[in-house]
This record gives sequence, C-alpha cells and structure tokens, in this order.
Amino acid sequence: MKASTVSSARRARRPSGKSSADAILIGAKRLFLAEGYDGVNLERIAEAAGVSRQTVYNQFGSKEAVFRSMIEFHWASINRDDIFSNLHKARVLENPKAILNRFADAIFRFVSDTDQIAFTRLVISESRRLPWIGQEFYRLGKQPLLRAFVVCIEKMIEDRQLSCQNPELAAHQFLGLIQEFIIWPRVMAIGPAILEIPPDKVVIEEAIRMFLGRYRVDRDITPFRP
Amino acid sequence: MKASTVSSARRARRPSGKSSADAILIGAKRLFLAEGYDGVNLERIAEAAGVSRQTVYNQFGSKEAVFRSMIEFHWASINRDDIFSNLHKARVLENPKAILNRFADAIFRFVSDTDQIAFTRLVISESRRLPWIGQEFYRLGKQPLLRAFVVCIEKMIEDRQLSCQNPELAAHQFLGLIQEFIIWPRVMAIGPAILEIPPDKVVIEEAIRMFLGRYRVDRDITPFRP
DNA sequence: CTCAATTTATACTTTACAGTACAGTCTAAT
DNA sequence: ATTAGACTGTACTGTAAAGTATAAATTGAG
Repeated sequence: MKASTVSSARRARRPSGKSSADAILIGAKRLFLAEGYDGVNLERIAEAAGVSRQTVYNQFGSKEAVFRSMIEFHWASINRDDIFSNLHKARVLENPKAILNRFADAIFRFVSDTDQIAFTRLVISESRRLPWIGQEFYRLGKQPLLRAFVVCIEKMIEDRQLSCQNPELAAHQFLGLIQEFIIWPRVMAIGPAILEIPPDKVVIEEAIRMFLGRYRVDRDITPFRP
Repeated sequence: MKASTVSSARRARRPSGKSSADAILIGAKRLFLAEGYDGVNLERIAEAAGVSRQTVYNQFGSKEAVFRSMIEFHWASINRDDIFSNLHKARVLENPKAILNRFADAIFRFVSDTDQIAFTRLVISESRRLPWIGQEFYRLGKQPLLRAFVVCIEKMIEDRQLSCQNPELAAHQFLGLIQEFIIWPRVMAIGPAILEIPPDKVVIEEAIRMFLGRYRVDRDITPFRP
C-alpha cells in the first residue's frame, strides 16, 4: 500500500575505514551498558550505528551474537598494560606505601577507563542468561589486576617490607577495603549516591593505613602509629 | 470452538487461613529471585500460587505492582531484631574481638536468612527500571545493620577499647573486609564459585585481626601481634 | 436457602520485538 | 561497463506476554 518503493539503499559498501561491524559494536556497547540487554532492541542499535537493522543481522546473525561480540570487543579494547604495567616495575627499595598507592591508582584507572560500573551491572544482570559472562569478567578483568597485585605483595615480602602468610588473602582484603566505597555503592544505586562516602583520597589513605597496620614488619620497637 | 464451557471456577473464596494475596507474593518472591523480573510471567506466578492468572490481576492490577508488593513483603518478613538485636546489648566489659565476632555473625545470618545474594542481584538488575528499589535496599537492609555496628564501635571507643576518629568509615571498612569474600563472589557468579575463597572462619578471623591492628588502643608498649 | 463476593476458565486485544524475505540500489574492483 | 557483493527499505511471520472482558461456578455469611 506504500506509494513509493523508490529511493532505497542510500549507501552500499561502507565508504572507507572502519567496517560497519565496528560501528555496530560501538553503538551496541553504549546502549547495552546504558540500558541492559532487554532494554535495547536491534532497531536502536542499528540506528546508533547508522546502519540498517538488516545489516546487523547480516553481520551477526542474532541479538545474542551481537551481545557476545560486544563483550569480546569491550575486553579487547582494554589495554591492560597501560593500566597496571608499572606495578611490575616496582623498585626493590620503594616504599610499601607508594606501591599500595600505585595499585589503588591502577584500580581507579581501571574503573574509570573501562566503564566498570555499568559493565559490572550488566554482568550481574545477564549472568543468569549467559553464565560465561561472569567467568569472563573475572578472567579478563579482576584476575589480572589481582595477580599483578599479589606479585607486588610477594615482592615486598621477599624484601622484608611486609610480613604476610597469605598474599592472596591480603590482596583481596585491600581490594575489599577500597571497593566497599568506590565500586559497590555505585553499582547498587543508579543516579545520585544514597550514602555519604568519604572522598577517594581518604578511602585510599585509610585502606593503606589499615593494611600496613596488619602486615608491615616493624623495624623498630614502636608500633605503627601515624 | 471448545467442546465444554462447563466445569470452571473450581474454587471461590479461598478456603481459609492465608489470603490468596500472600500465596501470590510467596510464589512471586521465589520466582523473581530465581529468574528475574523479565524471566517470569504472571502465568507462572499464578500457577506457583495455585491461583488463576486473573486473580493476580484482581489482587494487584499489574505485574509491576506484584513486583513492588513482593519487595515490601520481603522486607516485612525480616525480623531485624532477631538478626542483630543483641549487638546493642554488648556488655561494657566485653572483648572487642567478641563484639566484632558477633557483628560478623549478624552479617552471616542476615545473608543466609534473607536471600540476600539473589536479592542483591535482583536489585542491581532492576534498579534501572525501578530506581527506588536500590534506595529501599539500603534503607531497609544495609543501613540498619551498619547503624547498629556504628553504635557498637562508638561504645567501644567510649570504653577506651578502640581508638578511632571516624566510626562510620571504620564500620564500612570492616564490612568491606568481609563482603569482598562472602557476598560479591556469589553475586557475580551464578553456580559454583570461580575463585578459591578461604573458609568463612578464616575470613572473619583475619578481618578482625586487621581491624584491631588499626583501631585497637595499645594498653602496653608492645604492638598488637598475634 | 439465598445472595453477593470471589474465583476460575477461556477467549480476546494489543504491543513489542526477534527474525526472515526480498527486491532494489550503490560502490569498488576488474 | 560490467558485475559481485555489501547495504537499504519495507513488509512480512511468529511468538510471547501484558492486560481485559465475561460468563459460569463456588462458597461463606446472613
């Protein structure tokens, strides 16, 4: 019943540079992170990519395939080395406090550079439908961060700067001390924070203080007291 | 086209005892917690409650209304006093270690007695659609627990058992030290854990040790060392 | 017993979206 | 210039689920 079957196919073979697949994934990532799997349909993803819905099907075959590719795309686009490579380069004689500070800094960069808050929400929401996404989240996200930190701790133990039986546990403890303030309040609450959280600087400072209060080796008789 | 329009309405006016509304909420809670908002339709909720779908509409009007009522029902069914009333009764001379242990215990009971893992997942998943549920979760769940704990800490400070400038921060720190192991791994991963977490006993013991290492007042010259 | 409230079964409307089909059109490579 | 392949617009199917309407049936209360 439509008057004109004319004027279709304004573009064929994407002009140049990026493939349409990339454009789709970029749009899909933004939309999925912002509104969740069920909150977005392929129409909108196509629109966001400046592409027809049919093209999305041509390239990926199904919505779930788009989602899966988007996750891979997300992890691939993170240059982990940039974020915490220098953790490994910790000089032997460096201050434990400085090392911990650097790790905390790596966490911050990781969180802000990689949409971790929205991504965490997505993982939790969809891990029932797609069990692998929780595992990938750990394998590609948290695990490398943790591993790097454990290595740091072990180095400090070797250097007799720290006394610690279980470096893995200690690493988790430090993480917990920070995430409780930085990550979870934001994951739980959309929009403005519900609770008053102290400024990041204080959180980190206090986490380090507590951590060292437990694991620092006392080089003299007086206990660690700031 | 159906042969018989006979034999309908097997029951009218629920026999006795609980109203059908309660049965619906109980079923809804189980299903929503297990499969999320979108994962369940009212047909199944009605079925789980042994009630017709129409009755669900008669009683609640819409799916979202069922969900909202289910959340209220959940919080109403938690007897907070049972879980951590004795925190307030901490005897003046009691050991800080014992008090912390009791708080950790309260967390455990809270988590296991109230489906907190599944519920947390639900809150995170649906707080975009329903922003109030995140706030309610904090107001009715975490906040009371935290408040009670802060009071404990302040009491210990008065008794000169602890030295602490910011009891609220300290409470969060202790929480973080425990939740990192007990809550979040389970929230992130459906099914078997991905990472090896130490047994709860160890986690709590180490959290207390670290907490006291930072905030315990030293009554003699020797530093706290187990 | 009778009545009114309540419940049920069934059938219907509406909406939303995944996925498919296809014909027409543009561009790049040969 | 021709052609192959990528892309588009449009229209279609199928399905799932929310929500509505209604007549029949049941039961408790008076």
